[in-house]
Amino acid sequence: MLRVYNTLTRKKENFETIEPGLVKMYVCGPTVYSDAHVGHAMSALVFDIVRRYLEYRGYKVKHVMNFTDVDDKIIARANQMGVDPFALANGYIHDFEEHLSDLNIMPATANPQATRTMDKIQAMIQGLIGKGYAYPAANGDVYFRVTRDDDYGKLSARKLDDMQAGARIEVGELKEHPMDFALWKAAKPGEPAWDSPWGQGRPGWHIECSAMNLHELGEQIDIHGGGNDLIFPHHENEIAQSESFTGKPFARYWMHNGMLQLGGEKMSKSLGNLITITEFLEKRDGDVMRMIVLNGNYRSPLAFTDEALDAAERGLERIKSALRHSSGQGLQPAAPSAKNAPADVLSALAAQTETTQQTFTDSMDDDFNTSGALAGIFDLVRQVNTARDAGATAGQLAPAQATLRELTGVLGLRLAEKTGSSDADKFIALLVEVRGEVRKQKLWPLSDLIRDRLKELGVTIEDSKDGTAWRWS
RNA sequence: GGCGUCGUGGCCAAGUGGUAAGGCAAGGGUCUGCAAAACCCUCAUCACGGGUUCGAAUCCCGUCGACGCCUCCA
Repeated sequence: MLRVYNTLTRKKENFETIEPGLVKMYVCGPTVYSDAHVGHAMSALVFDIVRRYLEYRGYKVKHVMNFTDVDDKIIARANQMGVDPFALANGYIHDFEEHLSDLNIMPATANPQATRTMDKIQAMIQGLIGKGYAYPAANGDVYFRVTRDDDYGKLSARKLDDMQAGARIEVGELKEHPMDFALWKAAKPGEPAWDSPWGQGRPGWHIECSAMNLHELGEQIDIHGGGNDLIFPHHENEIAQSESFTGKPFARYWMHNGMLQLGGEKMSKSLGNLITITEFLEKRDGDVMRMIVLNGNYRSPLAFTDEALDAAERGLERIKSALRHSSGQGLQPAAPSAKNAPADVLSALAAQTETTQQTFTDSMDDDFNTSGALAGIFDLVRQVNTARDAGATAGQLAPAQATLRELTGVLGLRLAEKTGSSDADKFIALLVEVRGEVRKQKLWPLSDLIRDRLKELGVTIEDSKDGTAWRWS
């Protein structure tokens, strides 16, 4: 039984979908006004892993991730750069989609944008006004009336009274209550604007997600996700809007990922302590980013340090070591020495394969416990390597390796071996062959020179009893 | 100040009542001409102080500390 931690109840709950076999999942995407950073990547990775596991468990997943493509910051940035705000936003959307692909994140089934959902947004605002949950202000803004919503604050576990006490919000005559928030913002001169019953303007931030949910997934959804910095006010307001509009419970499970920490603080655009995804991928493989996420708990803060990244990288190497054998990609085989492994080694391998499979499912079923799942995977890695060392043939290793491939695949790891050009491969093979002859003559300084120089060129050589294997590294 | 999450070995991190998974690093060993890789061995009593219990990292209370939200934010 899959169990999921629900922010709304602060408990792990049994996972039951509204429609059998189908999961409707909405994840808040970025506001596209600047380069995305690795914190955005973390969020996307977390929910990619959730999705992959749900699909592995046999669910069909409708996965929607939006782009907020009109808001104050986009407009400000575009004005500052002297470009069209829509062009700016679309450029960043394009970049983001490329990043997702680089990180092996599956494309969502739909990527709605605020600017393309305008009629739905307006219809929803109209509906809310009609039901008394919202009111137009004198200046053309439309606000949500929080006092009308009995359980406002339930997601973030705070009460209206408490918030008011600490609020530093100008009360302004426009709002009835300081916590009332904008559904529609009247346009100022020079701002992009749409016609509406309340005059020229654009949607507030929260309403777009409610409208997109309704349009893409319906009145009720299974999973609503995003970073935990969105719990308040964004998701709180979404619930308020959606439930006031439909009169039905909105999302069954609210899932929130923890924040990436850089230097002990949350990585964010406003603090400026960020590493962009582009910068990251210049130095490390996308698998490394995924691995560091998998190693931790998705709900906890994640310390983003070079040390942790190095550890993730080494761990990946270890998993790859178990996947290699005579036919591995990029690995030139040593002569297979397989003489059949002892029976007890093979039965241990078969047993571990089954255990790992079980551990994987048990762990992932427990609120996507990826580090527990990884532990099981590493146990199998060890057993595969042990069996190989004991002389197992490729055929004997194959089932265990297939399981490794499958499970790491569910986690979204690519585990690709590096490759060079096939032209280069031929010359390297020749060089390795020559070095083999040199070694037969025990000309160690020369053979070591070849090994060292190849290493510098990104080719790793490993000698064994059966010959020499090499691969790009 | 209010609300929330959390505090496990050098680092990252599982584990929510029965005597601490896994990864990285480190030390020792096997293999190797040497190396690399792999494999084997070693390495914690769970922030602190009380309490409940036959028994607690795991439940309760308190203290200290960290982080997040309360304003845009994945």
